[in-house]
Amino acid sequence: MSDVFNALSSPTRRQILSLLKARDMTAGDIADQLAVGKSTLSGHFNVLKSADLVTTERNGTTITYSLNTSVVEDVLAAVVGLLSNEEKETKGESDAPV
Amino acid sequence: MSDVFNALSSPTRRQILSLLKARDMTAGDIADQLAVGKSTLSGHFNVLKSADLVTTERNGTTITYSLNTSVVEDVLAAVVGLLSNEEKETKGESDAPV
DNA sequence: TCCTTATTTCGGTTATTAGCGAAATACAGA
DNA sequence: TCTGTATTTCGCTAATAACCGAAATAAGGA
Repeated sequence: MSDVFNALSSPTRRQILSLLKARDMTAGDIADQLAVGKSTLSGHFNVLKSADLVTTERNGTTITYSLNTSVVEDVLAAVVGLLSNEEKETKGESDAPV
Repeated sequence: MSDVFNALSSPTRRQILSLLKARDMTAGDIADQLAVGKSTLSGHFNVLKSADLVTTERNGTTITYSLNTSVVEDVLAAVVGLLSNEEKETKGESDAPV
């Protein structure tokens, strides 16, 4: 879950997810919409993939990214958990520097 | 909103919020439950306060922390936004290097 | 005023990451 | 095989943050 919240903590990555909410897009499509270099975007894609927030499919030379709504739903559940009075989370996991 | 997701990206801070979900606690109470130094925790408190996820009240020498559920609800809305098909967010804001 | 308790600030170390451009890789088509 | 397009990897720099212990601050009570 840390990975997911960390992925969501970047405005650029939230923008990517917002774009993908509307429709699946290739890396190039997304790069055309955002003001960061393609290599930088590639790094953001890796973060989003590690958090399982997006899925990918290669078609020829292009790679299409899609929003993974089931993981977004998991985030939702985690946040709702903070509002309800059940029990805990975060065991075993510990902070990495920054 | 970046501040909020960033605050939530740390397991230690999510643990603090989970503790506060059950009841208001002083910094010392929280320190007794977690395996990090008090100075480190103080840093985490600042992050949570900046994100407006907690509120504080001083009583004598102790400071009591409380969960700010209204901001948690804002997070909820932001995540729900990723699942619905309305429009965008993140304008003006840009990534700081980590 | 002095002492004790609670909490934060400071100084330092180490690890992580956003960003860039250039080079490398992957694939399709001629 | 060679070429062109799409995307990622690499090397780098600068900024941020988690952590610790020690020192500083805040407040109350003797």
